[in-house]
Amino acid sequence: MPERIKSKVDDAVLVARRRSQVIGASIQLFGKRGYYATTVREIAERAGVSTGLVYQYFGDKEDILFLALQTVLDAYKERIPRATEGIEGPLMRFRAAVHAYARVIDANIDATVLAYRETKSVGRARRDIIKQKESETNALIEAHVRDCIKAGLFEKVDPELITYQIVMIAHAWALKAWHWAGRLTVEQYVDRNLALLLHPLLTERGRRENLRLVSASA
Amino acid sequence: MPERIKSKVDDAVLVARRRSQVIGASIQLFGKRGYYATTVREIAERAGVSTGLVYQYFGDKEDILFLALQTVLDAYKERIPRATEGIEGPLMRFRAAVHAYARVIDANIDATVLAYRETKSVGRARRDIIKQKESETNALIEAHVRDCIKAGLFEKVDPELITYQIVMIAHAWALKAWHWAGRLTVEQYVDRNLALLLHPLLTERGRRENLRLVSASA
Amino acid sequence: MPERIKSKVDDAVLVARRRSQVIGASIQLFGKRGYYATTVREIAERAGVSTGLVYQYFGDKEDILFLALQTVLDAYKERIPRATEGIEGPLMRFRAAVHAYARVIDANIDATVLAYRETKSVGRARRDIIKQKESETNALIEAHVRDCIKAGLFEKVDPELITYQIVMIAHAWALKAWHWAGRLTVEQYVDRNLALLLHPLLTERGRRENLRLVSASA
Amino acid sequence: MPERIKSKVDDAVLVARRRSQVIGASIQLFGKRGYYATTVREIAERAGVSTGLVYQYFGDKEDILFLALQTVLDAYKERIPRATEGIEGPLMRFRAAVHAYARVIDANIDATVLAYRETKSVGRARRDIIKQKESETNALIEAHVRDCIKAGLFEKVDPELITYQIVMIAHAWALKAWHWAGRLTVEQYVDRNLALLLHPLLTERGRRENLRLVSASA
DNA sequence: TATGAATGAGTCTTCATTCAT
DNA sequence: GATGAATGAAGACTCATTCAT
Repeated sequence: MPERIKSKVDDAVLVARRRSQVIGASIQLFGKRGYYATTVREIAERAGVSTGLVYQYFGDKEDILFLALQTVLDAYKERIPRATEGIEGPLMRFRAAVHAYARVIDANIDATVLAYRETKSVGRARRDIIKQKESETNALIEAHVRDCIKAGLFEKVDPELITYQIVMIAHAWALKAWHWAGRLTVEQYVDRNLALLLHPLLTERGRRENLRLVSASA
Repeated sequence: MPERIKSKVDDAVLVARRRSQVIGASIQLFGKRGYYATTVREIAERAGVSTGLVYQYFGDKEDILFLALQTVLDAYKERIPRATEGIEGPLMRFRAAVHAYARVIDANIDATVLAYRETKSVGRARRDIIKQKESETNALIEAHVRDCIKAGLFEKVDPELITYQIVMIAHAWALKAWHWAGRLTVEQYVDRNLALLLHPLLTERGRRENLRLVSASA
Repeated sequence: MPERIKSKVDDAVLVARRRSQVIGASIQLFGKRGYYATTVREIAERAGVSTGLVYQYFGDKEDILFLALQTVLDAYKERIPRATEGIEGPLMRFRAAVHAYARVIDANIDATVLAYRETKSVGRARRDIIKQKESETNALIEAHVRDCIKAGLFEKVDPELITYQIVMIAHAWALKAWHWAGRLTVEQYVDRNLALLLHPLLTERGRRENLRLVSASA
Repeated sequence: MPERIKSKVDDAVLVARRRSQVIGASIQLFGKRGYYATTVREIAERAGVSTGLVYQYFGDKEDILFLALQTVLDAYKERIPRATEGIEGPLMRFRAAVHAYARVIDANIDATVLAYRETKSVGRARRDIIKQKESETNALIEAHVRDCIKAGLFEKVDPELITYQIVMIAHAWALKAWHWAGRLTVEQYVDRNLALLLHPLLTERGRRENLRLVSASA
């Protein structure tokens, strides 16, 4: 139950606009410098508002972080389903979801790093909400894994463990981007890792299907 | 070239003792609360010394973090080789190294999380030193991957990518330990992941060898 | 080029008011206790503002000292010309300038002592700016000396040396005021010193002119 | 009555040696950086002793300053009489005393500046002792002025005022040395100022005597 | 509603002083 | 007597938060 952040302003449209303004600025700054090294003044400046205004829409600095983290995770939850819409076949949908996930992360490296670094900076209760949101994103991937198993394309492995590996692979891209920078694109990175990952997972039917997809896309 | 931290005390033995005292306390606190949320006073208190003493052995607070991060990474670099000493066969040594790595991480979850969260909190030059140290640890694993390839046990895959996956799997244990807590032990976690990971890597000879090792240890 | 002190507030009027408030307090305290023995908290208290406010208008404590010293010297530079306005005759103007100078110093003994004691407490570059300002004040006196020489009232002596003696005499009043306290007023002190000083300087015409002025004022 | 500084060591010879060691270092450092900007550690280092030792011979940091100031003033009191020993004639002795005074100051510019800047840094009671010592030094000069008056070489002027001017002239050399640096030597500076100063003071007999002395030394 | 000046609690850091060896 | 490591009180400075306009 995403606990409500108190605002001193009533107009819901205005609240939404102002908050997204401030959160947008904060994601950039928190991601780049970290939560503590970023001042509310800086956030306000980048958002193009006054310091005082921030406190009309957020209770305190932690509220900003909390909503920023939620915003980041919500973006994942929203974009992955969109990427698989209208795609035929469970394996193809699985591949599309993973690629979408990695692409979202690549487009929001600051935000992803932020989620990693600063989740601990919010209080216990809120941290649990964040973790909950994270699990929901994972569930989006996990559903595709389960579908592939049901369709007899994947062996009967633990879907959670597989999902977990995928998530880690994607996050690793953000966390250690400096490591691969210039050597690999996201798509290449995902493809190679997917190849390794799928190898033991695919059933005979899955293997044929996968081959068809990969060669078709090549 | 690990840049030297200035100490106002000369006695090398004392410096080593005091620093490790303070660093020990700081790893716990930085790991649990983060760098900024931890005060020097708290570090001193937990280390059982006065605030002033800290500044006899460290130039400033960032020095503590820098040395703490180095200490964490040095621990990895030292314990992995020790775990593979006297072990026969490249595949066995590879498995031992991975398990050792995961075990060290499991024993120092705070420290690992610290390395993830706070590397950005040190200045650019020092951050590079830290990253360098990290690469050196990775190289320890990578060497075993190469040995397995040379021995014809692994297919001719990119050793760096494999190493990278192993590192991420191990780190994931620390970063998302709360996810698995109570459901899996480290050893189980590593074994399962290793099984998935090795599947596409092993040559026919490697597969037989691996089977022998796994059934022997069971 | 009087290097600008950064303020976090833009409103120029407010900046001027707040700064003069703080500088006024600082001149008193720095003059009485010295720069290091005065805390920023004390300055804020005496200025009737919060500690934090001080840092909205000054970069650091040294900035306060620097502006305080400049304020003191600017006061001299401004009041001496005002004291000689509308006065006839170079000798009369010279005497008026010296008296004005001494009176300003007498009215700001704390500030003068401050300038003596604490000029060394600001960094090299700023110290040079202060010295420059000091020279400008001296130049105001020196101009009158030159005028008297040109008018044939003073012998052709080194104007700089004479100015220097006057400055020293005036400063001596501030530095060693305790020595004369109760025995001499500033005016008496200046008159006596001027009598001694002028004796060898005056030409025959100057001597007659001086006599006329002194007896007129008596 | 020069209040005694407590020492934890009894051996008088040792106390004298250690104290002069520390005071020597402190005069240099206090003179260059000021009292507050100099740490006890630095003094000890320059004196070639340990920090702890300082507190065996001085009660606290202010004691060091107090003794340092006394040492400076004692040096004046001791060297001026020595410079006039065996010199014939009151005017010659007067001139010798003034030159000696200026030379001592020139040789100890740091110390003189120290006396000016930091006298306020000692407590009230001790400040009075310092001022007393200063007056005693002045008295040495004043005696020569009185002798010259008695001998009919000086007009019957206020000896205190004259002495005061001399003292200021000499101190000005130290305080504003940067102003004259490279343009005048001490001796030139004193001679010129003395010429101006003596002009109104000398009686007819004094004038002849002075001429004789100046031309003889030329 | 929006502003941004003002506040003051809390942090890092220094350094005089002590004291066990 | 001498040392220098250890202490902790105190100061400069920052920044989240408030509030009058």
